[in-house]
Formats: sequence, structure tokens, C-alpha cells
Amino acid sequence: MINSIVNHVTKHIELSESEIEEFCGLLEEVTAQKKTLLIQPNDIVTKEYYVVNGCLKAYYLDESGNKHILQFAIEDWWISDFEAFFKGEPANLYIEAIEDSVLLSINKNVLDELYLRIPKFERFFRLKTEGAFVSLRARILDSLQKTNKERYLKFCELYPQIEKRVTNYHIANYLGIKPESLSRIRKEINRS
Amino acid sequence: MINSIVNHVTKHIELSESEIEEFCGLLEEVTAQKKTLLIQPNDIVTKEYYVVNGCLKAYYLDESGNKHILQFAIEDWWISDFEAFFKGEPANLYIEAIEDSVLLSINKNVLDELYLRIPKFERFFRLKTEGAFVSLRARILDSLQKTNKERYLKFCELYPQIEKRVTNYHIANYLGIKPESLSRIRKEINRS
DNA sequence: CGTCTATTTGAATGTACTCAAAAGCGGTGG
DNA sequence: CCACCGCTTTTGAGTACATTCAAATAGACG
Repeated sequence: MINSIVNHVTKHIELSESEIEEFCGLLEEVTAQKKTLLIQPNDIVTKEYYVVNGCLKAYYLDESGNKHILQFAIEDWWISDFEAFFKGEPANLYIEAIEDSVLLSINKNVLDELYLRIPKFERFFRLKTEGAFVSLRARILDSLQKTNKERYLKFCELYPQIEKRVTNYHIANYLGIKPESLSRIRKEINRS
Repeated sequence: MINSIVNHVTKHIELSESEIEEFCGLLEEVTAQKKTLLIQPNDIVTKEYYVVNGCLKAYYLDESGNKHILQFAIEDWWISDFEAFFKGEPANLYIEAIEDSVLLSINKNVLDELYLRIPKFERFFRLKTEGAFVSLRARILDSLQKTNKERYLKFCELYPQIEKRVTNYHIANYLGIKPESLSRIRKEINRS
């Protein structure tokens, strides 16, 4: 379990044994059964979560009760209400386990102290955020540019592991289309 | 000119006089007349740009020749093809001045060295990227959730300085709708 | 087997798009 | 200072596509 996050981190920065130990000492194991909410609106968000195994979603519920999925997370991904986490504001999102999941959490204050002691970790999280930022830019570009059919196909191509594990209902929520529409899109794809 | 970026940076981190001097020594002044391209596809992107004054856009041109604007930048904003800049890959975007502009550029290698010498700057850029990441998340959420009319109104509310300075044609490209559609939306807003 | 949830289908509606053209606006040069 | 040119915005009519609402079917799980 610890192995997976260490591998993850050392893909971006080099760590000594003692640094690994120090970092791992700051992590807490969290388990979340399917349908458990890790975060809900108005929670104070002090943690971000690394997924050791399982599958989760981050979504916003609008006034009409529609779910809008901002992010999925599977093995080796991070998830949180990042706006609330970064800014120290109350959450707007729900974070919910789609499968029974095992996570490692890290606390924001603990992280800020770690940055001061070992700046390399600040580098790691800078690089992680840069990567996430770039992915979101690509997602926006696709939403400006591509048809819903193309966006669905790209989703399947980009995240085959997610596509296999979540319902189409979820994927529709992520793409911003209605499940009925996605069903018709899938029908059309199968015909060709 | 240097003042504006120093104010900008010191909103997030505290700097000594010598640190300010060191940082400013790394910046280069760039001027770009209206319609000048700072970056175009396949360029190697070694710089990101801080806007001292002026107005620019970052856009993608698809196969059909449609512009999709990913970002505007006015005073106190940063702009680049960040994917290319962070990853050291060739550009996919155009960065173009909408008005005559004055910018300060910083080179990626120079920045990476600065992070090693003064980790505080790595903090600054981490915080800047976190903020940008959060903004993109909000933009995606809006595109999932809101009608085009609502998104236009939110754009006007969020970026009144930009709305005043760019054409509706540009705003339509940014929102991912056709200029004709935006025109009809505006007409409807004025009626009420 | 029965229940709950997810997926599919149908028909009617609505919203944005396409294409084409006109009107408005700003800047330039005669 | 006016006429013209290029670009932006508006308008119209027809089309395409996603949505809504309702209902049927299919699958998963206990």
C-alpha cells in the first residue's frame, strides 16, 4: 500500500530512505465502502486523498438535483474538493466511493510544514498540480471543439480502466450529457 | 513595470530586497503589437508571460479553421501554451496580442534553477498553478451545469474588464458557442 | 425470484447551428 | 470631411442534435 504511493511520488522526485519514511509517517489510511461520502458540501476540507485501490467520484449537485461529475479517481490518482482544500473554504462537492476503496490521506497543515522542511515535496505537488491543470485545459478544449460522440470516444480511449468500471450514467454526468443521449450515441457507434 | 509583477508575487510570498532583485534580473521585457503571435503551433515553448499591460488570447485552431479560445490575459495575468511550457513539447496553441501589449517573460530553465536556489519561488508558482487549476475546475463545472446565457452573464460578471475590451466574437469563441448564437442571447438579455 | 438500478426506445419539444445576407461600426485614404 | 473597406454584429429561415417525459427492457444483487 505504502509502496504504491512511494512509486508514484518517486516518478517525479528522488527520495532518500529517510525522506520516504518521513513522508509515509504523515499519511493516514482511510477505507471507504461503496456509497460512502468522504466529503460533502459545507465540510471543512483538510485532506486530499491518494487512491491505493478502488474508484471514487467528485460531483456537484445542482438546485434541480442533477449530478455533475467533475472527476473520477482510480488507483494512483488523487481526489478531493481541491478548491476547498487549497483555499480552506467549505466544500461544494461530494466525494463518494463508487467501489469499496482504500485511500491514503494527507492533511493540509502537515503538508505545508513538510514543504518547509523538505522543499522537494513542494516540487512534487507543484508538478502534480501542473499536470492536473494541463489535463483540465485539454478537457475544456475538447468541450469547445468536439462533438459529444467524439468526446465519449476520447473518454473511452483515455480512461479505459474507468470506462469499464463505472456506469454509463456516470459517464454521461461527466461528459455533461443526459444518459438517454449517451445511450443513443453508443447505439450509433455500435451500428458502424 | 517591474513594480506590477513584484506586487503580484508578494501577494503570495514575502521577499527580501535581494530576492526581488534576483527575480527581476531573470525577467525579460517583451512588447507585442496587436495581432502579433507570441507562440504558434510547433514552436518550442521556453517562456511564460506575465502581462504588464495589454490584452492577449490563447487559442486552438481546429481542422475546420474554427478558433477556440482557451484563455484571455490582461494586466496581472500569466499566459503561455502551458502544456507545451510545462512538458517541453511543441506548442498546439496560438498566443496572440489582441491589443498592443507589454509583457515580462521568464524562461523555464531559469525558473527551474531559481526554484533550487530560493524554494519560496517554487511556492509562488505552486500557488499560482493551484489557483489556475481551481479556476478551470469551476469553468468545467459551469459548462456542465449552466445554460449558455448563464455562462455569458457569469463571464461578464467575472471578467468585466475583459468583456469591455474584446469583441463578442471572441467571447463566443471562449464560451464555445457561435457568434450568431451569442448575439441572440444578448438580444434576449437586453429585452428583459 | 423480486427489487432496484441502469439502459434503451419513442415521440414531441427546444435550443443551437448552418448558411446567407443585411446592417452597423471604425478606421483609412482620397 | 466624406466615401469606402473590412470586420463585427444582427437577422432570418431551415436543419440537426440533445433534451424532456414516459415507458419498456435489461441487468445486478440479495
